[in-house]
Amino acid sequence: MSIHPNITALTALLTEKSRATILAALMDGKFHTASELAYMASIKPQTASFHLSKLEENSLVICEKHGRFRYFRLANEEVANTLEVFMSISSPPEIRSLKQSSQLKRLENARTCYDHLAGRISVKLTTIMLDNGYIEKSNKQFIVTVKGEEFFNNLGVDIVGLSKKRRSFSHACLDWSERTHHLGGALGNGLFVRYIELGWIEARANSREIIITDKGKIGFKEYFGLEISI
Amino acid sequence: MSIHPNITALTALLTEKSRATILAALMDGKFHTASELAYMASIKPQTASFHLSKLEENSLVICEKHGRFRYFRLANEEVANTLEVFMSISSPPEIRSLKQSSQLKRLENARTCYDHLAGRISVKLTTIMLDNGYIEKSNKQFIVTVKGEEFFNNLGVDIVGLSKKRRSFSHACLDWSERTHHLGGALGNGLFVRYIELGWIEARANSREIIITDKGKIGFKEYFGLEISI
DNA sequence: TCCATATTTCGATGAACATCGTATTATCTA
DNA sequence: TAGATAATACGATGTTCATCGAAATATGGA
Repeated sequence: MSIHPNITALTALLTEKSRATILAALMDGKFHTASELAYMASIKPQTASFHLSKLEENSLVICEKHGRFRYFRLANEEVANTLEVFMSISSPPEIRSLKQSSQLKRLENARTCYDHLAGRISVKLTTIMLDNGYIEKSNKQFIVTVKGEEFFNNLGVDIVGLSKKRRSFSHACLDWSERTHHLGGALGNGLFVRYIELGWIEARANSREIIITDKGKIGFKEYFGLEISI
Repeated sequence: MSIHPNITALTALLTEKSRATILAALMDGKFHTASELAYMASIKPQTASFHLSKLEENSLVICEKHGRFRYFRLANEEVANTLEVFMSISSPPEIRSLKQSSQLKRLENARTCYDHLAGRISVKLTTIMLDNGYIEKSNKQFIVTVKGEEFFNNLGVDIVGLSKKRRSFSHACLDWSERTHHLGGALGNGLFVRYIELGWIEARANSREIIITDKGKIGFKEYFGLEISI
């Protein structure tokens, strides 16, 4: 058993500082233009273009052309998950400032993972949904039970609509700060979008950090029975 | 959240083909001489020496000197676990030959992870031990219950002796083919050694593959209630 | 003491590759 | 149609780094 060529190809791409910065920027799951990414990585547009074409060749990102602009995004959830692994493999903390430390704590608590919720709260919510019998774990997927259908509809999440999407409906996504699974896939995204609609959570502009609003504290308590202390 | 410098340092080390080969060779948890590793990686001793000193600097391997020889080993279980991640991140299968395919299956079924058992059988055994109340999961550790103490003693594993070792007693080790935890640490190793003593499993010379003997099939059935089909 | 073996040190070489300047293509706007 | 902006293409440059030859160091055995 050796390290798979595909993986070394991936790590080679990741090891380069500029590319790592670009990929980290794309971890929000949104589209970004080439220039924007060049600016973020502090390199000239040509260089960014060079890197982006490499990333595209290796199916790490996809590109959509709109007029003069090229919008880049992570290719899929699988890529985001893999990057999440690399970003969070446990390593000596090496916290410099208090600010950094508290930001890390907030990220561990609640953050986005591609297009759904991750971190402690996401793992807790997933556990609650399992315990209450709304979902069941089957291999690497979660299955929505009859009881669950009622719960999600009550919450305002359109299960039927979501299940029609081509992407995996509700796969178990490994959470790297918590080292267990949380809910990903279309259902994970559906819930995430709904939490925002309900004003339970708020996303920060240039960060993967998620803030739980006062409204959210009440909502999560009412619907999930989850007490949020901080 | 960006990719941690420590991680890029690690991936940089891993990306290089010769070093990856050396590390893969060391995944058996045993000591190997510098020349031996040079030969395995098809490079001259000087080059291997160069790589090994880099790996040592980065605390991935440790070195013990005996006479003219320098014996290298992975620094610790943590390193082995991290490597295990890289080796098994799911990637397009790309199986070339039947031989390769069946070897992969055997590895998924039973292999060593550093110095304990991993793969499907290890996960199954861990689940059984949990279900029977021999161990309990607490965070990233497994705790041996009173019932468990009796079970392990009955099996011939010296719990008291093992718990005196300085290494972590029984941590939950992420299994990358199964995507769940199995039992690692001193207890994981203790069981592994005991299975070999009992003749239940056999390790192959230059592979991480583990073979379950006929004696083992009977033993695992008797003590764990585990049916091994193949 | 002398030679063989294991390993490291040093220096040279060559290949891989990120970066950017210049130029080109594509698209939008006035 | 002309100028501005977004992005890519190409070529030159410089740096990093794996590799190996040559030589040095350390140890074991005869």
